[in-house]
Amino acid sequence: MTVRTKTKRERVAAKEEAIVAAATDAFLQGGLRAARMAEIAKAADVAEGTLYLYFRNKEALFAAVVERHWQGLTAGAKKAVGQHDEPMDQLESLARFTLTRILDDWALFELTFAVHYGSEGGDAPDNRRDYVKEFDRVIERGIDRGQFPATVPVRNLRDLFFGCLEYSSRSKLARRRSKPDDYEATIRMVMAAIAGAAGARQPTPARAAPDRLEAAVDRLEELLAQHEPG
Amino acid sequence: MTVRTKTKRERVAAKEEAIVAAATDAFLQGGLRAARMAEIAKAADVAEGTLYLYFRNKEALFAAVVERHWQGLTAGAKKAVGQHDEPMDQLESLARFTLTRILDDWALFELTFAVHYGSEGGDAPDNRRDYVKEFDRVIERGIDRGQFPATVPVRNLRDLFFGCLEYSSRSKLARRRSKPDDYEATIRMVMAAIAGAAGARQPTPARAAPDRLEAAVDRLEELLAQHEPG
DNA sequence: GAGAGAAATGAGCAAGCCTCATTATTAGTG
DNA sequence: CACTAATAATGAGGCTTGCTCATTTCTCTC
Repeated sequence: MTVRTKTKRERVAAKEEAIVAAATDAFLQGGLRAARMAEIAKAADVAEGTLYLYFRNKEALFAAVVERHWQGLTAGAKKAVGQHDEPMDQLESLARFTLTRILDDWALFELTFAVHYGSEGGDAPDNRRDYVKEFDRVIERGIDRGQFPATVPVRNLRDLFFGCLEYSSRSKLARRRSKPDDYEATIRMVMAAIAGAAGARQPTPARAAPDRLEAAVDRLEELLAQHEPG
Repeated sequence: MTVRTKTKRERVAAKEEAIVAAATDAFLQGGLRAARMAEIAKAADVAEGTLYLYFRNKEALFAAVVERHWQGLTAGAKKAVGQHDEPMDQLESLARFTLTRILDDWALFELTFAVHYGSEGGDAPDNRRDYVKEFDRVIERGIDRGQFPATVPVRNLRDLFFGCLEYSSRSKLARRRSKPDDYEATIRMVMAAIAGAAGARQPTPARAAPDRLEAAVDRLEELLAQHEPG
């Protein structure tokens, strides 16, 4: 008997890994449509038929690529949030992470949507579900601490947060001349928007006077904005 | 000579119209991938080869369908904005129109992205450009009137506005149980977020807060003056 | 090493986009 | 109306490509 370096299960997992890796490269160049199963098989060093032992069809393979990508993103988001204690700080960290990562891996991010659009109306697993859950956790913690009033549903704030970040990314990529400091301007705006929408209060214990004044002005401006048109 | 009901040009335009209409139906059921050129040709009552006299390939036909859709949306947005005078009212009207139309025509809206993702990196005409221009106009008018401070770039506010609305639509469709009043809650939140973001001033909080306070008091006095009899 | 079962292979099938040689229609002219 | 040139339309066939399945290769147990 030869020396068994790997169990059968490990070998299968390694092969699957190789296929997904090869597919990722292929899909990154030209998307779902242009990628060729034959080339993926060649790059993964397997026969074309073997692909179909691991994934039902091209779309299933595509979905696996996207899912893997989001698993990595979710891990990064967890880490980014974990670096801070204050909910607003956590949110800002999450915003910065989301924006930079989307911009870095835009090609892969774009593919996320193609899963929806390409699939024949079957089950559409939302890869982002786990990712956005990080946001929910932060908000709920903020509500528990009394920093966010629970007047606005969390899911609406979530839509605001990620919607703005994703759309901003798309815009930034459209005009290629985005400068580094643009990032921070977007982050600040998102935070201000969230604060405006949620009616966020700064943490009460031992905060500097200017911060409290700023929070009060936030509130005042929001009220003004609501009453002004009439 | 027979009675000429239509000029040659008109006939060609009519045929193109028929093709685009048939293609719209086809693409709405299953998207770019599942639609068959043969079926589109049959529905438009032309031969399959004729399609290629009007559009270079399947994707070009697809792009034409999407573009047509956005032309209609832009016209609607213009109208929605035109019904009001106050910038904030115009914005709210635009928000309501955008949200409801996206939700109504989600299938077509979704296709917008497929143009990007499907194309082989060629020119990607952003169909939404004219649409979002309506937003820019409103904001710029608000700045001229002194209702919005010009501290935040218009394009950032635009990203916030449409990003939130589009993402909200996606979310609402994901959970099918969206009630009518959910719409209004989302609209309110978007408006609050815009107000929060547009009013936000940047860099050092210690110096910014008094400035903002002063501006807020200015506006308060203005409002008080307006409510004074006479 | 023998055999059974699992895994992998790749030639070939079927589907579908697109081309192009052929046919039909229109417009212009005497 | 007859004739011609130009334009428009056709649809059978070519070619690419996702996917299947009969066959081969590998792996493990006794």
